[in-house]
Amino acid sequence: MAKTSLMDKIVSLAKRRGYVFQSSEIYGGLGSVWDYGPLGTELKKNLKDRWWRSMVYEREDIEGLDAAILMHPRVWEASGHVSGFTDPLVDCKQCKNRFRADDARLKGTPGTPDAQCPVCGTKGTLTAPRLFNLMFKTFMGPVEEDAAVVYLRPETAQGIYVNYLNVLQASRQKIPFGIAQIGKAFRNEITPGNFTFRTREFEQMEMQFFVKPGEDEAWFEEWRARRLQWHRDLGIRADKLRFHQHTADELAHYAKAAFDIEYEFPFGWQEFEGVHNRTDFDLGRHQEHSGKKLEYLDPTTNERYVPYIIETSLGADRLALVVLVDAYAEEEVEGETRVVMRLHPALAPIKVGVFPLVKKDGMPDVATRIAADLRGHVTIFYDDGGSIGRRYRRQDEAGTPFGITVDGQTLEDQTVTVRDRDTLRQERVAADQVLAYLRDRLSA
RNA sequence: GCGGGAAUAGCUCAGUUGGUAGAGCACAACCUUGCCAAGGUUGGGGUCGCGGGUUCGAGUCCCGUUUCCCGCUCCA
Repeated sequence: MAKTSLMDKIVSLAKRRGYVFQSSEIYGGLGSVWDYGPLGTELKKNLKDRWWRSMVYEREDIEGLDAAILMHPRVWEASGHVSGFTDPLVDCKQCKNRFRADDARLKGTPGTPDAQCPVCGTKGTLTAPRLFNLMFKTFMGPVEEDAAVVYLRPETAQGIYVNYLNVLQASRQKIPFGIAQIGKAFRNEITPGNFTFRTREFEQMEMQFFVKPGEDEAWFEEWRARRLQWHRDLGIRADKLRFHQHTADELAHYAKAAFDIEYEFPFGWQEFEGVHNRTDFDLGRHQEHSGKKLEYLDPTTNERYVPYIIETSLGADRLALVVLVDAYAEEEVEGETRVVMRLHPALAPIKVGVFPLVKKDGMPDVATRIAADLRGHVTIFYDDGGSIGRRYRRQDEAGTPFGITVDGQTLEDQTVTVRDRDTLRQERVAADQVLAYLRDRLSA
């Protein structure tokens, strides 16, 4: 299938089945902002829950945090976002390229006739530098003219850094320890696009791990291995996952080492999680700008130091997109094409479809009763419309891993057919054992 | 933001030199159907992205605008 049309198919399915809708669609849509529908909300929630469980519940050395989106403006001065996110950019009217006004290859003063484009070499075609602030601004206080400018956070990490001593003390943790957070961040991207991959409002799942300087490289290796394994455990195809270790000149200003976990989307290999060794850069900057000591006092050795930070930063929306793209499959079944979302059962928005084989002999009544018993324990969808094959297909497209069918035999021996989405195998299970059967498979 | 393409039903699309909007699928009801969709009958649904202009008349022509897609740049 053509690579371009695969993405179109996924976008179309996402809307049709209620995974993702465009924001404010009835008003023409809002650029690069997306809403999650009933199925998308469940999928994303399942991903976040799974991440949170692996970080906060299954480890004794990581604590949760939910910092506010609005922060003191000076946080963003300390972090470098006020200067670093306000890039003066220059366009060449001739070759249409754009680059930073401080580009080393640029000759002359942009906006004047003597300036020469570093790409096409034409003189006098460069625009004057223009500012692009990637942070969303708003005003705090009732009177706009007098109010202080505050920003919607462009990343969630700073909320963890400025709280790290609070968390450390309140939770009685010792270094090494981590703080996990899930939350929204906002960036006024110059060029958003590729469906929900690059958006202006997005959700991050971040864990910042505080370690003793000198132990940072070992922890970096540890987290990089853990994070890759985590994605593999989600069932994401191994050949679609790869690392990209940053070279020295690729490294961000705050990082000593970094690698990206990338997925091969229909639009190319793209990063969706980053693991960074941020050193003591962030805490050092906050110490400087706030005037408050952010050192750790080791209670056993009485050593003082500013900890190093190993960051794992995952885009929740990007992960949801990875999962959707990775799950999408078209296959031949008995001469017909079926579209099936091979979502990991733990991630599937609907766990089980419940169907009467036909609408007679009391089968709908039995199926309705089974559905009522399951509801509240697992997410279900009851469907009695159309042929049984058609109903299976509808659930295939929604990503539902199991189907329960009440048939003639049910009326005789109280067993139902359980149909497996991936293998298409069918088994008979006692009706009163269905919940236990499902729980067994959903936790696997 | 710059350049190129596009926007008609929930989805995918057709709509001739301007004459008052259609198909397939989907959806709802009923019938049929004993395990992998697309049998039957009936029905609901569109001020053709939005705003303005030309015209007796605009889905169609012109201007503006918004959004999406493909490149440039940035990142989770």
